[in-house]
Amino acid sequence: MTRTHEKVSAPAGEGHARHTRESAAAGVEQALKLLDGRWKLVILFHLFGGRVLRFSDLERAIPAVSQKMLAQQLRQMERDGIVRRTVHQQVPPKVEYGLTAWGQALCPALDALLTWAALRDNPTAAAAESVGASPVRTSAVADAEPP
Amino acid sequence: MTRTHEKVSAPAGEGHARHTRESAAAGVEQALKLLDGRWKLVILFHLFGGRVLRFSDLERAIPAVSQKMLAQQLRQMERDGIVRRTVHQQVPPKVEYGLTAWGQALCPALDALLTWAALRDNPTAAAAESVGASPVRTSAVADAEPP
DNA sequence: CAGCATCCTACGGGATACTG
DNA sequence: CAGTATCCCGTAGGATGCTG
Repeated sequence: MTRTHEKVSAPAGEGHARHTRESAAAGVEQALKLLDGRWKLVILFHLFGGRVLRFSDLERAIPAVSQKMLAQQLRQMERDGIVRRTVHQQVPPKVEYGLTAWGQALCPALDALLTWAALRDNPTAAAAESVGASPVRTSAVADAEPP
Repeated sequence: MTRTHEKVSAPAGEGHARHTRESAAAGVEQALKLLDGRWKLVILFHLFGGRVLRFSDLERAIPAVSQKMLAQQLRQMERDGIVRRTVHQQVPPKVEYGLTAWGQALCPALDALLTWAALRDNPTAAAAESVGASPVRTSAVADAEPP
């Protein structure tokens, strides 16, 4: 990823199930490209669970990010259909960000990655390998900080 | 990702289950960093399924990659414990690459990403959301090109 | 408040050439 | 065969400043 490169030119003929090694790699690359960006994941995890935050909330939640970057990455995710942007026509301006259903659906996939990472030292391999064996709770994030 | 940056400084105190929004994001970032690199995924998918290939095999399988890049990315994945490198002491040199168990374990996770990507237009949402509901076959790649 | 616009830099990675 | 070494460029993304 990293590069805009592409050139992958996927066959784009399959429904979704059958992949050659190349098309599978290309597919995953495509998917990862949507998540590429220094802040996308942090934003994502702050929005998981149906949370809706204003721009300034996100700024506060992620102090290290610059306005430019925050805006940019939010815009990209909006274009990609991951984030829903709601503008409340009023002064002072108020813009809220939340996840689309598809965006929410990312959670289990990221969960799988987390699980995989945890597997490195944790040789619960055999059992844990079937990612969604135990009910995938679409959470991955413990609800710390109760309101 | 993209950048070497880091600065995430994960708490590194949890077993593997409980995450704050930040630590979860950091965890996924860590995981994705291991996959970052223009050729890692293609290599990975060529090695999935217990396949063992020589350097030249990979060169042939991935014509677009340069020797430098192929070597570099293989080295990185080796350092990360994803790929196993076997040197056969002989002339001419012969080096084989295969996945470690942990490397293999990446398959379901990538599968989850593929599934998610497929979900974009395919609103089989409700059912498909539980990633591993149907038996995860640790394949993701249809065995095309029979020997 | 929620942003664009601009400038600048560091790093990923391509091309090419050389070796044990 | 299986790499290393060198050079060079494009782009992500940080800093900073201006607006509806």
